[in-house]
Amino acid sequence: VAEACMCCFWTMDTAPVCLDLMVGRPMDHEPSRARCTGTRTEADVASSACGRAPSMTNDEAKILEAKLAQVSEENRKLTEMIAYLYGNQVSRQSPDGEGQPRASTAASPTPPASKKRSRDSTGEAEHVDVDSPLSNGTCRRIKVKKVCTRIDPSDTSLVVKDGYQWRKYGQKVTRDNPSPRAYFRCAFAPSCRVKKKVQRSAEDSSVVEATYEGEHNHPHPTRAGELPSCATQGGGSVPCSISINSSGPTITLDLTKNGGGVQVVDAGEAQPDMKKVCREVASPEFQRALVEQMARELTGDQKFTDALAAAILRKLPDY
DNA sequence: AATGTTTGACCTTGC
DNA sequence: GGCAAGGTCAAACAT
Repeated sequence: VAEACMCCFWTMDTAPVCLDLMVGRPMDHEPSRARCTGTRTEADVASSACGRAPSMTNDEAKILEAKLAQVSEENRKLTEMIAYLYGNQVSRQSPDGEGQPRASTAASPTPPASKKRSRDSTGEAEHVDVDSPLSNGTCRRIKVKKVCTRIDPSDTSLVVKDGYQWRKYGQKVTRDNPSPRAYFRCAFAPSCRVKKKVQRSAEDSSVVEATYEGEHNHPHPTRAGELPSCATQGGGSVPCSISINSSGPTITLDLTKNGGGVQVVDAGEAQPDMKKVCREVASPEFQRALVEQMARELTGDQKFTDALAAAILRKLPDY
């Protein structure tokens, strides 16, 4: 089973990768055997084993079954560990304000009624389409996010500022919209395969729709480079930011930051007591307590420490 | 010279 | 196979 499939796992650039971990079997067994069909089941493996040993006794079959169960369990644990690591990476590296838990990983291929929320006083609106799997049911999956931004109608540049560096590689006039659609690639990292399409809304020319395909495999350029004032001043800083909206303050833990820091993004519309909360939250005492609490939570999670140890070991040369 | 943009041609995909 | 539309390439051009 282990030899068959630790596959159907996604790399950062969304291409499927076959991870043949070869758990529970000697390295020199049938190296040329076909692998990674994507649909291979335990029954397939069992039947192929039967094919090789037609005269198998009941005892042998039971032993094989027990081994199968054991290896299945090992596979399950490994899969969980990889998924856990991958999930953390994805949530840290999502573009521009992502990182919240996904609402659903089994979204319909046809975009459902997207969420729409007011973002700030500029009239910006955001549509989020979560996980658009391919219709063929293969293991390839590309995250698609749509962002609508209100801009000056006289501005024809089709530039949506999101903090990332983009390189334009094409422009096309589409059938259903008189305004051209611009195609951008992420220019920050050559290996980053995120793409962005920008086009004015057909209904409202003052609105541009930016569609992001894929996820960045690098930190946010502005966030990675920034050193918040409280971090540079030597105070006990926390890798998180606080944003406030009508529904209350949101504390975002950003593990991609070097040092990080607490920033009150917008307290203009906050209630007076909310401002007080913000001051308390931004205080060194609170930050220290927050760090300690986070450390306790993380180190107390056996899954996390196991995954972290495995990740560190993988980074060691010649491991 | 290096880097980014423009734009016509070409490729891919679905019908 | 033909067609249409979207997506990408790459030479020319601009900065």
